[in-house]
Amino acid sequence: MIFSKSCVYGLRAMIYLASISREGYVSIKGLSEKLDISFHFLTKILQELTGADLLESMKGPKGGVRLTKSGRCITLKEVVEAIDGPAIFTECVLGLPGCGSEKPCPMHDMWEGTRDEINEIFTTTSLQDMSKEGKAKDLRITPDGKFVWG
Amino acid sequence: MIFSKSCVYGLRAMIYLASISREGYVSIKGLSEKLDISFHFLTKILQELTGADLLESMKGPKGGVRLTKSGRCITLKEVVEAIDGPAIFTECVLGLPGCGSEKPCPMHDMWEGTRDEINEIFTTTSLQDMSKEGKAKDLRITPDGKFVWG
DNA sequence: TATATTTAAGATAAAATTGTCTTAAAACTT
DNA sequence: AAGTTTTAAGACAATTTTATCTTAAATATA
Repeated sequence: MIFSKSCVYGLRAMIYLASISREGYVSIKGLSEKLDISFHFLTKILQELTGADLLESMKGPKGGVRLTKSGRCITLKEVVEAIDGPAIFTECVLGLPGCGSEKPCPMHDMWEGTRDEINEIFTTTSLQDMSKEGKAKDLRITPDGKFVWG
Repeated sequence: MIFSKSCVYGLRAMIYLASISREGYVSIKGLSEKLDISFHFLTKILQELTGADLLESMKGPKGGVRLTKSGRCITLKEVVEAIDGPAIFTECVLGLPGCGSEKPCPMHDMWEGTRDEINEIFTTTSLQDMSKEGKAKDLRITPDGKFVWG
């Protein structure tokens, strides 16, 4: 798995949030049911995203979470970095500490181009891009179901 | 981390093995010391690679492991697949079961190209390519040290 | 044949990740 | 103000990954 499960759950939730109106808050309970993710686990993940200032939250009835910015302005990279950290965009395959152009490992050059491409694509793709994609093609964002919104 | 620690250890060991003569067996003890990997843990990983027919092993004095084929003929993909499985070369980012062109997720199209490129590069790069790279540039394969061989 | 060496295999332990549960704090509703 | 709803936070448990330890089996060597 390229990303941790937490990260995947976070991405699914964020893409969903980008697919609906940003007016008002969305309850995590409802989110967890729609996306079929454990409520408490999802809560923790979304707390990380709140801490990273990608979500804002509100307690109490009518409370929940919502994107801080338009989904158009939030990149996939921001979400991944907030949960899994920047390693996937920066590190070499052999995981040697400080591997870089100054002190490369044998696989450095071979991997560099692909890694840069991953970085590029996650930097230039927004949550809105993904939600539009899902909506337009009616793709699924849940294990069994379809892409869900509204 | 794009690959598991086991997989990274396996890659380091295989690249090292490809960098030395295939005459005779290399003891896992020696390998573990050179590469700075726990002996027992490395043993288990190499057993997987033996099971996958990428290594052959011999017990007793003068025993150890060696590549079954020339490092020129073993691809990085074979090593990764033997340890981490094929997911990285086939699966989509959102980890939805059975995601593919028939039943895609919103991130499917966006990721497909990069995933194919990863598959391509790991399929066409051999252990020998990496060992040559390391030898030629005197690159490191151990956390602190240099590329080690002989 | 006896002994030493080395991988194989499986039990056990430690650490990290994933998942659950409980309580507290905040905000809305009446 | 009281009660309800919801996120926040942290304790706890289960699972997976990583790492260690012990014993068995195979092989070479003397």
